Amino acid sequence: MESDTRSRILDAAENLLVQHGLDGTTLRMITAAAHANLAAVNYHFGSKEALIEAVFRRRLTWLNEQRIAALDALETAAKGAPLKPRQIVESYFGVTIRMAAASAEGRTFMRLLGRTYTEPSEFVRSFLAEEYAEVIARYKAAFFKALPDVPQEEFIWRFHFMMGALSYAISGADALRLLGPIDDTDPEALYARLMSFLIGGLRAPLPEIHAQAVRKPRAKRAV
Amino acid sequence: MESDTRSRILDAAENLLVQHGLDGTTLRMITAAAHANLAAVNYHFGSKEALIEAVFRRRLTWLNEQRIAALDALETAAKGAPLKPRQIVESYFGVTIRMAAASAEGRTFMRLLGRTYTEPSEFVRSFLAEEYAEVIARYKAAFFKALPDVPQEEFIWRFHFMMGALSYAISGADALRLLGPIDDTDPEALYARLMSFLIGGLRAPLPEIHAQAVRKPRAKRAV
DNA sequence: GCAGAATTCAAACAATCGTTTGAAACTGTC
DNA sequence: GACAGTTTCAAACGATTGTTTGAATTCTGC
Repeated sequence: MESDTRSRILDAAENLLVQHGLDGTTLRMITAAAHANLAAVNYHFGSKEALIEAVFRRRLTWLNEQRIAALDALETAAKGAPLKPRQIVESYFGVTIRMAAASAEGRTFMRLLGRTYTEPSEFVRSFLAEEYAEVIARYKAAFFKALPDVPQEEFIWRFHFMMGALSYAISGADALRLLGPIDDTDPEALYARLMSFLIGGLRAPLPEIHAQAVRKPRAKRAV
Repeated sequence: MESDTRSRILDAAENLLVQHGLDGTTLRMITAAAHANLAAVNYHFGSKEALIEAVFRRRLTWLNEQRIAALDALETAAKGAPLKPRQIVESYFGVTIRMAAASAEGRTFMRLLGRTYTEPSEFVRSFLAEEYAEVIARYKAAFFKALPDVPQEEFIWRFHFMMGALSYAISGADALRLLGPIDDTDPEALYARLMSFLIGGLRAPLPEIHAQAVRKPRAKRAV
């Protein structure tokens, strides 16, 4: 059975990490918020880094399993035929937004995750790479099959841009206040907004780099 | 005259901050890389926070002046007529990418900046807000004039998404390795790729939230 | 209700952080 | 070349960090 202290620490850490960052959050802050003793972190997790890894793994493993399950369902229904790009985007980002929409904890975690993609810290990047390896391989394959005419390099960039937009969509309520007053309390609306932006970007005409190869049609659609 | 030590510290700090983050970079690392004494930072800047602020202000003030100048030029040429959305996007993000393209120092700074939008640290957000206030006001006004039919809230979100994509485009060479081997050495190609993605996203049909108000046309274009 | 394992606790650990100090070295001026 | 002002330097400051320790406490199976 999961120790009570252990999960209280995980919850407290999740909340504090998103507020103060990885280095800015101290073990004393975490254990105080969790009503636990300072030594409890090292007892239950071994080290601060291991705790942080546990915070991510607790939800990320499940999240990526959901993404793969969503893709499985689509591919089974398609019976070998290529999927529509829109379906793939919706399944990947839809699962993500849905997790953020489902609960306050999910939202906290997604904000944390959004910030962490650009985290310089080496140990974070290494276990993120491990955690994402399978999901990325599956989705890349599905996209390449769905869009055989789009150069793979181009698509990787676009997927990267999409993840950037997603990251800001979730984590960015703070940075967004720069732009003006905004309502970020409705996950359904956020999902609709983000999805239509992403599909628009994904379907945009290929940049001139590639268009040179197909000079005739003046604006070739990517999709 | 700018002290030699002072600018050596700024350069070293810029490089180290992008590698190790704000908290992960220590004054001892910075002064060692700058071949300066540890106390030099506090002598020339007053504190670590003031140094970080100086690192950002040195390039950010100039960058935002360029953005405003670019918008001024467009508006002068248009003689009171609304600009095309594409022109506005290109002038804002074009100036940004161009700075990254111009030099290795520019690229380093842009990666640092990209990471900092999601920085939790309070003092960073406060001087970023100050530094961006004028630029944001000008570009928001230009966009609202160019797209009177797009709800302002919707546009703010899209601008936010665009900044997310930009952030990843610049800072994300690291996270991008997750997705597969990529060539990020050609700023021209990056500019073309990003711009076509952004315009695609900006021009995407409005999400259903707004579309309900205009039920008849099944896919209303935002632009 | 007792032995043994698991957990909690207060206290201290060494290391590292940003900052301060006061003397030394350098700079340009008369 | 002596002086005042600026800059550099080695050394130390108190505070805070993650981690460890060993005893006290609680839980578990018999």
